[in-house]
Amino acid sequence: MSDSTPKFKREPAEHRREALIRATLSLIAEKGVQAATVRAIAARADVSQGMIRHHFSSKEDLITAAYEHHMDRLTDLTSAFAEGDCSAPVARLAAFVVGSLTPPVVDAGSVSLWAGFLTKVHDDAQMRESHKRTYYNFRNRLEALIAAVLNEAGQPRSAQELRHLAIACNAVIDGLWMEGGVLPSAFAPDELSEIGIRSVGALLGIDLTIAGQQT
Amino acid sequence: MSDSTPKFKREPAEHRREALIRATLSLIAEKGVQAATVRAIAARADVSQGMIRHHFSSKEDLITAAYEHHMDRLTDLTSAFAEGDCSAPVARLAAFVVGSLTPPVVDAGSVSLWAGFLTKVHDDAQMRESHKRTYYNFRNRLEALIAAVLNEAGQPRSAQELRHLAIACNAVIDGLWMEGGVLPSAFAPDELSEIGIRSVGALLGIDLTIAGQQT
DNA sequence: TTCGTAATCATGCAAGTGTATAATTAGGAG
DNA sequence: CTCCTAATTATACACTTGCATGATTACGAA
Repeated sequence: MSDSTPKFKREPAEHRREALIRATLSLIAEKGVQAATVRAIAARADVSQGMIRHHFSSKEDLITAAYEHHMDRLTDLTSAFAEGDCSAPVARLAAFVVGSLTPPVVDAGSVSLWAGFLTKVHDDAQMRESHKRTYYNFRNRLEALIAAVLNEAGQPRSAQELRHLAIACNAVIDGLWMEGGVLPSAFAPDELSEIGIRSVGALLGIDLTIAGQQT
Repeated sequence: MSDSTPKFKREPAEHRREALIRATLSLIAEKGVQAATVRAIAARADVSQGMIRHHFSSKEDLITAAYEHHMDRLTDLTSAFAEGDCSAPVARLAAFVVGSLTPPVVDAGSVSLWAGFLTKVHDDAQMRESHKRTYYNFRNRLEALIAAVLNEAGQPRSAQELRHLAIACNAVIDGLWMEGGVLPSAFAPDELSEIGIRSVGALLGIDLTIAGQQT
């Protein structure tokens, strides 16, 4: 009586890791970090709970991996906006800003997810390192776009001034992104991206509104 | 043998509530949200764990109360800066910004605490209401300061433009505050407040650097 | 086909969680 | 001084947590 239906299937390690990460992210986005227990994650990934410890050194490790995956996806998503628009630097920067401030990047689940991770950054060194990496990754892309815009406008700045501008623009975008995700009802559609375009323009002393409207 | 030393002391309810809230906040600030267990809170407040359920309807209730207390303290703290400086509107706005971007407002524990609550805003209606209240409270104060500055400069704006400026300035401040709390090592001392002053100034089209330096 | 092994599962455990309950006791009212 | 009551404590309970262990089982190699 050789049973015909296998009780489970062997999958490549990478598939399993991805499935577990996806399950973790969807769980956190829906019900918050505290709902991401080993049992819940395993259940959602349709796998036994032992798989977590088998593919990750600990549950914390899985959480960290999920965080990196999420943040990388967000920055990739916004960068895609800027790169699809291959024209003028001004248009690319504008697209970057608009991309950061419209769905699917602006999303209640995303913000809640991000906030949940943020609490761990405080006491977990590995998580702090991860946050630092993704933060600089985003900010450096932004700084490159800013530098291109200012150079084109014939207004090059010193390294320190560029750094400050990048920090400031990043802060506006972050702040708008966050509030838009947490209190979507507090803002009209496109209001956030409009404010974002105007604000970044004001910070740089360059008008981005024309470039931003075509999105 | 009537024992001379009482085994506990009866305190007014309000004292106990405050003590529990203080214990909760210090605990979260030090070790993160997950460390704020009933037992840990009670131990830090030097009472038995039953006190939590006796003075609050649940642990969640205590956490919510602690959140409101914390956020109100933050806005009060920054407002105090602006009001201590009774001179020109520009100086008051500058003081407000600087106050928001220096310790003790900028603090790892504060941000971690705030982030922990943000996750609950997603699915808890009571918490969402609380967040909305504190957000508008802060933003409206900021908007009033902005309006005063622009009026004095002879550049009054429409209500909608004021609203947009307030949202934008609030976003920069929030973004800088957050990153400063999470990654204090990423910024030089006073760098955040300097960027804040310059950024808000750029957004309004008014120079605040002179007014900001005196803090 | 057979077999070895690594992937997967089922189960159990010790520690920690929030909450409920009943026994104490401080401190004011009579 | 004597009760009475509400504040406070001590203890226990039901449940969840992450992790460990050993038994299964799929599936490629020989």
